[in-house]
Amino acid sequence: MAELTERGRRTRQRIVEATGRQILAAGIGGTSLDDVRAATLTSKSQLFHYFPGGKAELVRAVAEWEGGELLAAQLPHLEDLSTRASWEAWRAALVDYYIGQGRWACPIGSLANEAAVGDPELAALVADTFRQWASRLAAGVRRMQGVGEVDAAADPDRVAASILSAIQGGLVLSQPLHDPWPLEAALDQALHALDAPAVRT
Amino acid sequence: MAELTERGRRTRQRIVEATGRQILAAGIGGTSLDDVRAATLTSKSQLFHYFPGGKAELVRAVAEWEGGELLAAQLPHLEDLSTRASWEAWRAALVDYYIGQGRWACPIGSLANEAAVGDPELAALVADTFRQWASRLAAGVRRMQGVGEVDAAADPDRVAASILSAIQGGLVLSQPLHDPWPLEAALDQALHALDAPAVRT
DNA sequence: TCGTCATTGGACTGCATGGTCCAGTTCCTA
DNA sequence: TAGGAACTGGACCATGCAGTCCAATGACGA
Repeated sequence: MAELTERGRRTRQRIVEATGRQILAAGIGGTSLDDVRAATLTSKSQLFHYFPGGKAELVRAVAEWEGGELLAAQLPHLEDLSTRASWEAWRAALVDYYIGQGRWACPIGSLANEAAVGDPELAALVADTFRQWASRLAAGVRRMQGVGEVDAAADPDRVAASILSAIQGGLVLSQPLHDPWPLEAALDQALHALDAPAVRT
Repeated sequence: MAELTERGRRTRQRIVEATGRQILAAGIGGTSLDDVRAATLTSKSQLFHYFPGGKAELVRAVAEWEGGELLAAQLPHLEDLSTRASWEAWRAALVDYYIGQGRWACPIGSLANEAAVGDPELAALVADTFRQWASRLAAGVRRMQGVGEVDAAADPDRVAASILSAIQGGLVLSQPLHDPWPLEAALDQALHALDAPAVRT
């Protein structure tokens, strides 16, 4: 695709964002290039001009973009998470991203589900976003342990994975009901791991 | 489709099970009727003979069948869950169903994700399986509360939803890694809700 | 002003797929 | 044992979709 001018970059970005919206609403299979063409007022040739690899490359670009957006939506809290208040602020930002902004599904989680099989490159991108996300959460848990707020015996990586799972699983349940309560219940329960400075049984 | 003879029932069942396997491995979009035809050594006309509604009806039949199988795989523990040991046995059966038998994804969860949009009837079937499942878990939590094993102040429905979320979310993370640890970590963390007879903060 | 390269438009192709149709076979039953 | 209904085989059709091609247009530097 050689060089991109300013106009080119904007067109490309417009395609990526519209495709992301369509995928979130209808899945990869439910997103045809003609849909994208219509939504972006572009032409077939432009799609292949900016994404010579075709639909697969376009979807990968969407995965990268959405991954960045997802993590960005959790800032600045995601980089802090050193106090219970910071965790609560993070939680609020996350729920707003999913529910408040009407997504009702995780752009990355749905990609993980639909395309983990069939496109290893895409799976790697998705896995990488999960990895970055989990490492931030684990770092937050360690900060909580550092100040004695959380049991030092807890494994931060396991706690981070369980919180991430609560988010993804909560969305699976919330989506068909179109009700945020399963997501919030799962998230709250998972965050209780931060409320146990002492050990048990 | 009028009456079904024994042979007819078996052919129909063979189609449902093969379709289920294919959907689990490749998703609905990745499952063509020709795939099913080849895998079952049947013909196009048989598919439409047993499922006049076409692919959509076939997928719905798969959802019903898989829902039943999923709950059945958790028996008899799912109907007990009155002791910590019973919960552990249930957990083991569940992990075996997903990992031990090589599924690496939830048949119902993946349907929920891919088709919740676009087929309200299918979404209703999926939601119903989740409802049945959650109600069994909640009943187990209540039994634990009844014998004083679990804090009576906990909301059994919220605990059940969080456990279900841990399963679904854990699978989302485990699937691309092809490693059961996120599922197990999420499940264990969620089950810790059963280990707190006393209240917190 | 000219040339070149990024950009855009849209017709066209080939193929996979869901779905239809009808003829042939098997099986139950009266 | 005959008739009808359930069952099976596979050719065929229509369509939607990813991907190709080429010509036209716009922008920017020399």
